[in-house]
Amino acid sequence: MPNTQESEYRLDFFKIQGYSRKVCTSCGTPFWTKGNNKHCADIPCTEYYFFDLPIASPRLSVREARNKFISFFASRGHTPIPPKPVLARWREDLYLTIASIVDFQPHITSGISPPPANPLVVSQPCIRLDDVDNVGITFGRHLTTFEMAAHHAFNSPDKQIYWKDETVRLAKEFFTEEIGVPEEQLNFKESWWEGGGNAGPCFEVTVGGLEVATLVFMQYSINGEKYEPLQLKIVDTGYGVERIAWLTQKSPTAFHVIYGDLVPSFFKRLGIPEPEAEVLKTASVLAGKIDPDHWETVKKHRIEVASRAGLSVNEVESQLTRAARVFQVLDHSKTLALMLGDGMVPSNSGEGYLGRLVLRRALKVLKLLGSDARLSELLKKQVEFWGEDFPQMKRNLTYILEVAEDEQRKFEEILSKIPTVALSLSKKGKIGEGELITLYDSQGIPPDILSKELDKYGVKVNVPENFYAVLAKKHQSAPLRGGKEQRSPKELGELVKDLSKTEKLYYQDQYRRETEATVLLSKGEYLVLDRTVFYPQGGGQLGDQGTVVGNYGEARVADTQDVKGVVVHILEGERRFTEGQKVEAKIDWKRRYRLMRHHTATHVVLAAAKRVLGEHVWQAGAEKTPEKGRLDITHHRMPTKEEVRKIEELANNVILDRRVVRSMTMTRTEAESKFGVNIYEGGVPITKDIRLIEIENWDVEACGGTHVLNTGEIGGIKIVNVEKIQDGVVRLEFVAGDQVSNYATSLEENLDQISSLLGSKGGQLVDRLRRRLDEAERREELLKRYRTAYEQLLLESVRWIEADGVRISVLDQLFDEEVAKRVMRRLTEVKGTIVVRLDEDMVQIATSRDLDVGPIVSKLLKVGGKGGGKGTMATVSLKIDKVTAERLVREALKDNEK
RNA sequence: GGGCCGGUAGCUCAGCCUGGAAGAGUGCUCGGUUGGCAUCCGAGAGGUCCCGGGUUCAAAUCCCGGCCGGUCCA
Repeated sequence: MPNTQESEYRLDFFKIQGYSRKVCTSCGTPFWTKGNNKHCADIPCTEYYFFDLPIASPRLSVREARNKFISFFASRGHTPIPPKPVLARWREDLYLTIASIVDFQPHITSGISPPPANPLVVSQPCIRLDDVDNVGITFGRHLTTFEMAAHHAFNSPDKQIYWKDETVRLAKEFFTEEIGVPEEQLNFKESWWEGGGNAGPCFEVTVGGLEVATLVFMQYSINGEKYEPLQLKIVDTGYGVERIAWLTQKSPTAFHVIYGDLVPSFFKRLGIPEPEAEVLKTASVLAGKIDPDHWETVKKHRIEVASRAGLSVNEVESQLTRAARVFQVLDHSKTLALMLGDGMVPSNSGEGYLGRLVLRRALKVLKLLGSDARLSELLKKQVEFWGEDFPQMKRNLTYILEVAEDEQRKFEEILSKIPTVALSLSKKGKIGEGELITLYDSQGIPPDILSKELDKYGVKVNVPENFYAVLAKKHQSAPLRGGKEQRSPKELGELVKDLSKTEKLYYQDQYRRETEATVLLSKGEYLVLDRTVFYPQGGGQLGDQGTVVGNYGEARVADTQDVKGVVVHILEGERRFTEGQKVEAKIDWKRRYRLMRHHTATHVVLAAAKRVLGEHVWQAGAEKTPEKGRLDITHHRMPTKEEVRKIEELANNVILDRRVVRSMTMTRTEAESKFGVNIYEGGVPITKDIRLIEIENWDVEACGGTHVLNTGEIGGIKIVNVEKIQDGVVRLEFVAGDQVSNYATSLEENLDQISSLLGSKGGQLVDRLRRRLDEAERREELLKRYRTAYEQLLLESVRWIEADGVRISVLDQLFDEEVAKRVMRRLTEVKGTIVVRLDEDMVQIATSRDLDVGPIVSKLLKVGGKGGGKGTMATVSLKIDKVTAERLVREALKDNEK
C-alpha cells in the first residue's frame, strides 16, 4: 500500500453530515460514524448484534433485497445491466466470476472499451472457492456463492460521473432509507483494496457486526512495486445481497435467509433433525470468533454456545456438526446449480476441476451424513428454488441432473474401493500420514471416510487437522494457464516495429486471389508488403501459402504471420526483393479455399453440437487445415453414434439451406450485450472493436478468419472421427467440401485393398470375412486337438534313464513351445524326475518338486553355458547333443552327492 | 498444464519390491447333486500381461519412450 493519506478518507460528506472519525479500540482501524460505539462494528472486534438493532425494513428475501437494491439505484440514475455467467469466459486469467468488477475487466477498466452504461447497477452472482473448507462451520460467514450487488461509475478525464462523496452518500441513503438502518449504526471503516493489478482506498460499511458493503475507489494500477495513477477512476462497490436480507430477517443463520424453505426441506431429506433455533442463533452470533484455521477456536465456540444455551457440550457439538454439514450441502448444491447452469463441464483440469472439487465435497458430506439422498434430487430442489432468478438453471435442468448422476456414480466407484483398501491397510497395522496422502492424491480416497472404515478393523488413524495444507504443500508451484505460445520469433517484432500496418485485402474481399503491391521490407526469408491478400495465421486458421513475383523472379511463400498488424510473408528460403519494388502476390487458392470452407464449417458444426448436446458445449480448441477441421468441445460424455449423426445432419441442413455468412465489426461492449459472452468461443480478442462472423439464424462468434459468404459453399460436411481427448473434452474431426470426396476415395482405397486381400468384392466382403474368421476358429480348434494328441504321443514314448535313484529324460526337437511346456509339467509331477529339453542353442531343465535345478545349472554353466533359474525350472543357453546332456546331468547329480 | 497412481482371463484383482513354467475369485460351458433364491461337487474353455524400444542367457516383473484410464493440484 502506498502511503495512504488520511485525506483520502476525509470527505466533505462526513463533515457536512456530522460524522466523526474514530479509532476502533479493538483493532485500531479508523472509521467514520455518527454513533458512539467504540469499536468498528465488525467481527472479530465484536460479535453479531444486528439481531438486536431496530431495523425498519420488512423481512426481505434475497430476491427482494436484490430488487430493492437495483430499483433504488435505477431511480438514482443508474442503468441496470444483466449479470454475467459465473464462469468468466471473457477472461483469460480467471475461471470464475469472483466479483462484479470482473464483468468489466480487463478492457473496460483499462479504458479500451466503453462501459455498457455509466453509471450502472448490477447484481452479480459470484463464486469463490477460497473458503470452501469453512462453509457451514461458521454458520454463514463463509459461503462459496453469493450475490454481489454493485453500483459502478467510470470516471474518465473528459467525463466525470461521481466519486467518493456521492458514493458514500448513495450507500448511506440506501441503507437508511431503503433498509431502515438507524444512521448512527452505520460505520465506514477506512481500508485499502487491491486486486487484479489495481488498487485504491475503500470504505467497509459495517452494521451490527456485519460487513454489508465495500466501497472501493479504484485509482491506481500496480506496476511491480509502484502505484501509478489510473486514467480511469472507477467506483467499484460490492454489497452483499444475502447480508442485506439477513439484516432485515434476523434469522438464526445466513443459510435460513438465503435458502428459506429449502433449509427444513434439506434437513428432512438428509434425515438430520434440525437443531433448536436458539442454539443455532447463538452459534451464529458467536460465529465471528471462529477461525477455521485454528481448530481450537471451533472447540471454544462450541463450549461457549453450550454454556449460553444451557446444554451439554457433547449435545451442542453433535447438533452443530451435523447442521454445519447440511448447510455445506445447501451451499455447495447452489454453487453447482449455478456453475452447471452456466455450462461448466466437470473435468480433471481447468474450470471443470473447480466444479468437480465442489461436487466431490458435496458428495463426501452426504456420505459422512450417512444420507441416501442423490445429489441430483438436491440440485433439482435448488433449481426449483432459484429458477426464476437464474433461468439458465431451468433451461439446462436435464444436463445438470445428468452430470450430477454421472459424477455421483464415479464417486461411488471410488468409495467402493475403500473396503478393499482398508482391509489391506489394516493388515499392515500402522498407517501413516504419507499413505493417506498418497491414497487421496492418486485415487481420490477421502481420508475421513477411509478412517471410518478402518474403525471396523479396530485400526485407529489420525487424520491430521492440516491434512489439506500438507497436501497443498506437496503441490505448490505450477504456472496458472500456461504462457501464451510465442509463434513469431522475437526478432520479427524488432524488424517490423517501424512499419505501418498492412492493408488487409482479405478482409475487403476474401475471394481475392492476387494483388499488386509494393515491397516495404525484405530481409532474409521475411517479406512485408504495403497491402496483401495473404491471410496470416490466426484464430485456428493456418497462414496462406502462394507466390510473390518481382522483376527478379518468383518466390514461394511458405507461411504468413501477423506481427502487430503487419503481415509478414515467410518465404521458402532467403530471397532478396528491392524495397519500393512493385510485385505480384498470389495465394494458393485451392489451399485457401479449403481452409475457408473448413473454417466456416467449424462454426456450423459447433453450433450444431450445441443444439444437439446442450448449452454447456463450449469450444475448447480448434484447428483448421486444408485437409480437415478439428473442433474440441466441452461435453461430459462420449457422444453416441446417433448424436454424432444428428450433428452431422444439422450441419448439412444448414449447408443445404444456403445461409448467408456475414462479417461485421462493432465495439466489444455492443457485441457482448447483443450476443452475450458466447461470442468468445474461439478466444477473447484484445482489440477495442471486434469482428464478428454471423451465420444467419445459426451462430455468431468473434473471429478474424476468412469465411465463405454462404454456407452453401461448404458443399458438405462429414464427421470422420470422434474421440475423448480429456475428461470433459470431446474432439470432433471433420472434412468439408471437396475433401469429403477425397475422404470417400481413401475409404474406397482401403476397401479395395481389403477386397483384393480377401479375393472378394463389394457386398460379399462381409460374408467372405466372416467365413474366413470362422475358418480360422475351426483351425484353432483343430490345432488344439493335434496338440493334445501330440502331447499324449510324447508322454507315451518318453524314454527314461536311471541315475542315483532319479529318473531322467532328455527331450529333443520339440518345435511347439506350448506342448513342450505341458509335457514337461506333466512328467515332473512324479517325484524324483528330471526332464531336460534341447532346443536349438538352448537347454531347459525341469525337475519335480522334491529336487532342485541348482546343481544341474552350475554344471552346465561350467561347460560354457549361460543362464540360470531357480526351484524346479531353469534355462541355459548352450548347444549340446542328447548324449552330452545325459552325461552332464548324471555328473551333476554325482557332484551334488559329494 | 504439472505431480501421483494404474493398465494381467468377459468382470474384480493378486503376482512386480527381490527377473526363472501366467494365478485367484467371479462369470461362462459341460457333467453330477438339488423343488426355487448367490445350493453344493467335479471337469473345461478363456491371455498381444496396453504398445514400442533397451538391459539380460531369460522380462508381466528392471530401465527409457509412447498410448490409454483414474486422481490430486494449479
